[in-house]
Formats: sequence, structure tokens, C-alpha cells
Amino acid sequence: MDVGDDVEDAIETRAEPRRGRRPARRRTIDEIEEAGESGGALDLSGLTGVVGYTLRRAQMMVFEDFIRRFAPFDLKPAQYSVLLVIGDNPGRKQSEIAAALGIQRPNFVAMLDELERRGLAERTRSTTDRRSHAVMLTEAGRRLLDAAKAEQARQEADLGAILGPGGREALVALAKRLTAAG
Amino acid sequence: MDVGDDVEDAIETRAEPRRGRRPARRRTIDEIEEAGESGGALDLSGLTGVVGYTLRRAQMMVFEDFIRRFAPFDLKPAQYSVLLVIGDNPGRKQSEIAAALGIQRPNFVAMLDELERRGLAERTRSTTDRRSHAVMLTEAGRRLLDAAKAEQARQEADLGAILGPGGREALVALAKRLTAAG
DNA sequence: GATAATTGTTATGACATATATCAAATAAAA
DNA sequence: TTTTATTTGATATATGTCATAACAATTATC
Repeated sequence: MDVGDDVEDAIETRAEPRRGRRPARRRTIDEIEEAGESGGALDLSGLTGVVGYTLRRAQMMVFEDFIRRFAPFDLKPAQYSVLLVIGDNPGRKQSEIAAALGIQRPNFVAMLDELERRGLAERTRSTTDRRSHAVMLTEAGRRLLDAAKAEQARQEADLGAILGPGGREALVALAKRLTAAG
Repeated sequence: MDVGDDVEDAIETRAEPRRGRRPARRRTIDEIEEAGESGGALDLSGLTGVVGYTLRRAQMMVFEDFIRRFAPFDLKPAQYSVLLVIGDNPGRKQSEIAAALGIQRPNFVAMLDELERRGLAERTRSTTDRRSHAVMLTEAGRRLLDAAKAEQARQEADLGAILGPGGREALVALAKRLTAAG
């Protein structure tokens, strides 16, 4: 049930920079040229049915659309998600917000720095545990988040139109299944 | 299982969380502390129905699984897709392969360098247009790709089991709709 | 033949993300 | 209590992805 010796060989080959030549017949340049049916579109059929590939492309499209829409707010998806989670969980620790979003603590520091610099979020030293920072939105942060939520609802509606009746809900449900199975 | 019914409504509702907010008295630290109901799980309800967020998490899960599975091949998703497209389009130009995969030409150079260093792919100067490089797989590249394809089929089957009957096909179709609409 | 466009390449910067380490604070163990 | 270990936020750092500008060689266009 293991991978197979051919593959092992190929992997081994990688270590050696190709010194010893194999008896493999070398194709002529003409044959190579001929192989590429010049001009036509490439054959991508091997990828079009793959979950990972199609998911990635779709996610990139949605994020690009998001970034376009949220340019007036100067919010990227990650920043929006941070504001949203802080707004729904005011006073929680920095590390809790970060962990909930799958963001490493070190990387979350700069994100919060930026949001704080823009006057959208605040850190407050906890009285009960002076190591931790309680995080919450400022008034400006709340206002921006509310406006962003409205725009986000608009995107969701537009995506729903693209996906057809029930399509958006189905897509979300299927994606969640994958995430839950991880 | 919650299929995300009435997500539109939920999003609308969340867009206006608290209608008549008071003129914003500054909260005390104690109130902030109290606000974070310490210990409990965070409220992520604002994100769970969002297409972009759920798509991203699902895509990351699938890619992580891919990387785990393909560790014996030492192939990341992008490398696999390159091998696959080269294998189905031998002799095509470097720039064509890159463009088909949405990879910038400059970034594709290092990728091909690596595949060539490992003896999986080859560049050959075209005779008709000596600017371009015709790209194709080596024998070792073909063997590795075939083994990788088998593993990929296994992943697809496993994802299909997670997604239920018809779920995988539905997810791919919906994702493709989004990509096409971009 | 002069000019423009294409191809692969290099260099570079922006950005996201992972790990190791640290000081301060707290928790746990002795 | 004293000592040790853990947690929290932070810094530094390495890596990886991705985009743009610029260049030489080649080809296309005028």
C-alpha cells in the first residue's frame, strides 16, 4: 500500500543533479515542437474537477472582490474578520481573538497595532491578569464595522445571485463540512 | 445538519446589531472585564455564514491535507498543478503554462528551475522561436506525476466521502461558478 | 532598417505566515 | 514562602507567496 518504487526512484533522482544519463531516448526538438499544438488553448481538464484547485480559485476570486469592495474602508478580509470577532467578543484576550481566527500570536501583534493606530480597536490591561490585554472596539471601530457589515451583506447577496437559488447556502454548508473534518 | 438557512436574514440582522445606541459612555475596566465572559468559547457566528471565510478555511484544510499526503513526493499543490499541466500540454511555452495556472512569469522561473533541478521537467529552446522554451516532463517526472495522480484521486475520494453523495460535485460546480463570474 | 512587442530572466518589494526567544506576570510545585 | 513552570504579549527572524520594473535576446511590425 505504499507509494511505489518508481516514485522513490524519482525522489532519489532529485538528490543527484542528473549526472548519470539514462538510456532514455531523447526526443528531437521537432517532436517536442509538434507536441505543443501551438496556438490553441491549453488542456486544463486534469485540474477542473479537483476540489482543492477549484476551491482555491474561487476563494481568490471572492477575496479579490472583497478587497475591491472594501477599498473605501481600507479593510482587507483578515482585518474585517478581526474587527468582527472583537465586536462580537469585546474584552477578550488578544490571544483568544487570534486563536479563534487561526492567527499566530506574533502575527496578531502587528495587526492589532495597525487597528489601534487607526483608532478602530483598543488594548486595555486586564486588572485581574496583568499579562493579558483586553481588546475591544472604539466607537469609530464600531461605526466602521457596522458600515463594513452592510457592504459584506451586499457581497453575500451578489454571490448568492451568482450561485443561484440555494447555491450560496449549499456552498457554505459544504465548505463547513470540509473544515469540520480537518 | 444546519444547512445555513436564513443566512441572509441573519446577516441583515447582524448588520444592525444594536439600534439605538446610547451616546457612548466610556466603559470602565471592570465592565470590560465583565464583557469577556471569561473561559467560554468565542462567538464566531458573524463569520460562520460568510462565503469568503468558509471558503478560505475549507481551502486551507484541503491544502494542508494535500501537503500531508504528498509529503512522500515532496510536492506542494502548486508544483503538482504545474506537473499536471505540463504533462497534459507537453512542448508548450513556459509563459503559456504559467498563464494557464495564473502564475506570473517571473515567479514561474524559480518553480521550473526547481522541477528541472529535481529532474522532473525540462526546458528546450524552440527552433521556430528561439526566445521561448518548450517545456515537458522527463521520464522521472512522468512517473512521479502518475503516482501523484493516484494519490490525488484518493484524496478526491476521501473528500467525496466527507461531502456526502453528490456533495463533491456540487462543491466543484459552485466553486467554478464563482471563478467564472470573476 | 528602425521601432515595437514578446520571452525568459533577474532583482526587488510587499505581504502573509511560522518559529524561537524574551520579559513580565501568574500559576503550580517544592 | 521560595522555586519552578506556564502564560501573555512582544520582538526578531526566516520562509514563502505574489506582484512589478527592468533587461537582453529574439521576433514581429512598420
